[in-house]
Amino acid sequence: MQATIRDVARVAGVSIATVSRVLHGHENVRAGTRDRVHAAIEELQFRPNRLGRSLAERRHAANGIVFPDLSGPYYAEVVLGYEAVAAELGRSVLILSTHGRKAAPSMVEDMAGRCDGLVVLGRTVPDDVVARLAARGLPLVLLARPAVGDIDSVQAENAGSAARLAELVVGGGARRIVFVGDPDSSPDVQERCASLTRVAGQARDVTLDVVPPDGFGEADGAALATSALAADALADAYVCANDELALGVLSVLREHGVDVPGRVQVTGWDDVMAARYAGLTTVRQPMRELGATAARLLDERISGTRTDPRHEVLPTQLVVRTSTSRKEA
Amino acid sequence: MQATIRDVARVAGVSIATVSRVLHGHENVRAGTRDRVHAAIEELQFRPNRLGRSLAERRHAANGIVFPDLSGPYYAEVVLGYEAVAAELGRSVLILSTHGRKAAPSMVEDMAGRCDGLVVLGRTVPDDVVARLAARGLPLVLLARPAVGDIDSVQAENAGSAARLAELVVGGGARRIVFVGDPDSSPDVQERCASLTRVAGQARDVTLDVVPPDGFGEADGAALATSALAADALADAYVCANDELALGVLSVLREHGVDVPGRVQVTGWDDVMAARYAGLTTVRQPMRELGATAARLLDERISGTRTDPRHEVLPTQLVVRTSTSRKEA
DNA sequence: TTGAAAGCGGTACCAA
DNA sequence: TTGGTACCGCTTTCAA
Repeated sequence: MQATIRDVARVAGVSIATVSRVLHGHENVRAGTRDRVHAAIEELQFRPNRLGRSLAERRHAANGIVFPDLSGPYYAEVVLGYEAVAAELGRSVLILSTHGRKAAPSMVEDMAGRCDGLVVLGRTVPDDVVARLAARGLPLVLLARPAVGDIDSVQAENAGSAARLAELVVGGGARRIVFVGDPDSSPDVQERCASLTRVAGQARDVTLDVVPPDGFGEADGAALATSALAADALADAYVCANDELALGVLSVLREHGVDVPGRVQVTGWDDVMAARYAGLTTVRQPMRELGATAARLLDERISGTRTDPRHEVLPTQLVVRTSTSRKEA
Repeated sequence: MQATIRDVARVAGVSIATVSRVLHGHENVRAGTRDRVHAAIEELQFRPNRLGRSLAERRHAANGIVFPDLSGPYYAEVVLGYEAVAAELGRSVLILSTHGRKAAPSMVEDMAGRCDGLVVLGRTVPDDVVARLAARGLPLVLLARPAVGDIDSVQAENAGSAARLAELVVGGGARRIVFVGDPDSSPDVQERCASLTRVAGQARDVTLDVVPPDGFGEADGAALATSALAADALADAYVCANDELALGVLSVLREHGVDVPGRVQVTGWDDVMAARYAGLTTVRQPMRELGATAARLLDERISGTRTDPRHEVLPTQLVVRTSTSRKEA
């Protein structure tokens, strides 16, 4: 069995209070006593039990991050940035993926009970759950989710890049544009769609249809393109909510010999690795930095370094490749 | 402040023992009493404190997974498979990325103190650390790391696919082969390299050089290809330790107008999404399933359902695309 | 400089 | 069917 602080105390011939002091490098311990304690710790291979410590200290030295899902490069990069900073700050990281489960709120509450603070992504849990956690005094950071009250938030810029994307395809000659994505799926998608709608509405002769795919993967984009082809109802441009969808669309069009970008233009969002190889025009967002920033904001709240709310918006960048036409001068 | 079990007991006019019984749906509680307790719980918004509970139960209902690093699609998929199963089993998930830090052993030990069991990937921590954890009685599963004693392990098949890869490029006409990867970086890479060496050694007139890149990313593969080009010392085939390296090599070769696969063949490993768009021949390994399997094995150990060691080897699959020549009949 | 002891928030055994 | 209480392993205050 694992040795406890009492075992150490007994072996060293001191009280557990003294052992605790030595453990924390407290001043007022005579050198000789300290040495005896250290020897006992060494001998027993003692490591303080985290539960006992956390219970007494009333802190976990851990924080969590809640995802809607973990598939795809986007989330992977976000965790990466998050974990790196959290580890640097000496905090353990818990992850939870809700998958739209009904039990999500309860899973999040359970996780909250293991952490000193939480990062919540997009539409993982209803607002009232977030509000309840916040009310309980738990430090929170919303990631890729619009600010709620004075809870910290981090998001990537959406509207501006979406607008530039719209101008790009319209400039490339597109009249009938389809937005491939479900605005209800996430605040990010909603913002992109809204911005697109706005720009399209201002342009002459341009129509925009919003077509929600079944999911967010390549297969879903491919299915959508396949049925458009079958119905002989190809749009001039497919502006997709993420790169996977766009890659699916692109693959099907190319397989069927459709001229891209001559006849149809395609764009994605995220700039995942495959986008570069597929020549996909897209919007790069600083995924790793999103996670890292969230981790930092959260830490400031947990440590109490900062009390005023912060709402960070990280810049995104249009990456033009061969799946869209450049307007010629 | 958060209500405790004692608050509930007071409000319901019962003892904390009774509250605990109600909490666990114990039989021997009169219906009326149970209702009063439930009412109190509701009124106080009581949720049992995880620390108190874990301390008393001497279990965490959580388990961890240790990565060398979290970048790239491989690890992302592994966590995904792991988290999904763990969540299904009602356990929280802690992740830790060691990044080759010197403090890794201590970070892992800290994590071990928060979990009922741990999955350890590849070469994240030295064998003696693993041995110590195992000796302490902590359930462990080694992932992509050769079996150590009777600790459970999960890995993907390496040698067979590596051999088929070697035969493929040799069949395609390659004589001078370069393995791009550092065998010391991970057991997986080591196995692949060893198998390749064996096959190459058996073929007539075939030489194999092992060239360790600086890292594991596209940039590292690109750098390697660039210097080979500059030295006018292109091999006939670059068999790379992972897809990112291969994609880097491939990009540089294509940019410089080198005929692939005519003059040079290139292969990767993992079959990440970008590989398909780049036409990269590679080996697909069931990344998600690796994580899922590890989670299941670990759970069996934690719950004590199984006590005999298991060593799973999941099958891999050669995926031939256009970066290698097919031997013509 | 050191120790005794009261928590931290639960679980579960033993009596009543 | 219920309550009292001894832990679980540590931190920290108060006295000595």
